[in-house]
Amino acid sequence: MSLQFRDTLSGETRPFTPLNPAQVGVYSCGPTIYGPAHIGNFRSFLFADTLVRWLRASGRTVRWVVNLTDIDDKIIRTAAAEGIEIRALTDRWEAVFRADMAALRMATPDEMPRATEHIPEQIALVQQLLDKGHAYRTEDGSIFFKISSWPAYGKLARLDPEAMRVGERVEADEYSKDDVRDFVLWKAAKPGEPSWDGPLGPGRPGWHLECSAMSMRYLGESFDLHTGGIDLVFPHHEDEIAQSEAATGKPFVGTWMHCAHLHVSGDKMSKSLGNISRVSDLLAGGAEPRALRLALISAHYRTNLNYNEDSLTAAASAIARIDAFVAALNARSTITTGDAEADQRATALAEASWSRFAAAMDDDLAVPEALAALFDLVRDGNRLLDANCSGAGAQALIAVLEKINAVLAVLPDRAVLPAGAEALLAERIAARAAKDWARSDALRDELASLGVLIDDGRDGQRWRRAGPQA
RNA sequence: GGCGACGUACCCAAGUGGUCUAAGGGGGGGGUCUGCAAAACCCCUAUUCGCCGGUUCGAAUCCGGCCGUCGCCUCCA
Repeated sequence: MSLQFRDTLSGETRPFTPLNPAQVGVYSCGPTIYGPAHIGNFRSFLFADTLVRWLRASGRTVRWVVNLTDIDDKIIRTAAAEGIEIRALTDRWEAVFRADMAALRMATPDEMPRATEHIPEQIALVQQLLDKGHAYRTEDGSIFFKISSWPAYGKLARLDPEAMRVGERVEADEYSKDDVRDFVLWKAAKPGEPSWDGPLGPGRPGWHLECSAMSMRYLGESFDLHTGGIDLVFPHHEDEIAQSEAATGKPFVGTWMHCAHLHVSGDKMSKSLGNISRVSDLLAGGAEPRALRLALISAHYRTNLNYNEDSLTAAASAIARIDAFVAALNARSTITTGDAEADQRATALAEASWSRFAAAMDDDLAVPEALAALFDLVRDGNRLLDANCSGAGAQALIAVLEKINAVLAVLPDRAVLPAGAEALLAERIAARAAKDWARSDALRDELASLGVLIDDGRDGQRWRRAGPQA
């Protein structure tokens, strides 16, 4: 099967054909950096990460852009409430976001543009829309997109523009406009708010504008893939399409991919329910980052994911299973003798596992099936270790695990022993050779207190790290 | 009210017309191996897929109704 994705706009799952095979462009709507990201946010960012990793693992060159929204009402309010400069606030939360990303093993995006650093691009886009009659200026100097000038408006969200006249919640918007459906491109400057001068007059960009301007800046006026949470379909992405295509006259995005929400014990995560789990808090509380990553990618991206207090421990157990397997393979990998048939089967298992994994990922990123392939590989590989495969067989399995890990990023890092552990391990080997079981057991306990777990097996003593790894 | 998604074992979660007496992970029970422990392996833990009808030779998968949960309808990953 060739690579295929579900596209929100067409509603179809269809083969993926890059506009430019030399470079696939991916734009992911990133965070508003005024506070800590929660696990729901990261579910969608990890979905984008998985997408990019798979595109690369399957041989494509990718340029990945994740924006940082560093100017909006919430940021202005938060900075004012804390009595600090906006830049100080957004710098602080950008750093936290980057730390969370790294901890969860997200690939580093090629670009992480900030809205406030791309004001000229945004102004130019608004200028184009004004020139083409798709935007208008109101009395206070704000500029709105004229939805009546864009018949395709509503096609992404499948909303009827006419129906949107009803149930209007205009009062929340402090800016006057001709039509309640119109959305703001440029907000006229207000006292106490940051603003930028230029041909549009003093003001600041509306929320949707940055994504159009920055995606086109880094990926071109038309690009391949645009991702985000399902809640961004409307109005954010609908508005992006309208303002981008109205300005350029070209198709904006080839494939729109949206990630379903994460629920906590069946409820939406919300402040009122007090069930918000923040990534930094979980990590600070000792959560194994790989377990959190696994928990957040384990459901298919288009279905709701139920997260509860057991999710993390369940994922941590699954991670421990992988770790034990890797430790056993590493121990076996230096053994030169073994059962030749088991080695042949190891080679076959490695090939079959990769085929199954790749087919799953090609099918609209079927991560659950890909994980099933991984865990079946773990079980069957353990059988082959029991069947006495040699180091060659173990190495074949290690090689395929590394290929899979380039996509899922759940394998242990090359483990580093804590200070003093090396000597204890050596001493324990000697104690066991002398059948001094009491000493051997005491050393095992001592190593455990250092976070080093010991497994005794046919290949001798092997160790792995317990708990979160820095 | 409009549009849309979903309801699979104790928990998480695939499967969307026959290979399903339903994948994978976690948890639980039993066993093998082992100085012990751990790890690993083996067996068991949904003859059933919210409920009721219908279509079909055949349905968890299609259709209709009902019940329940959730999302969007200009804050939102």
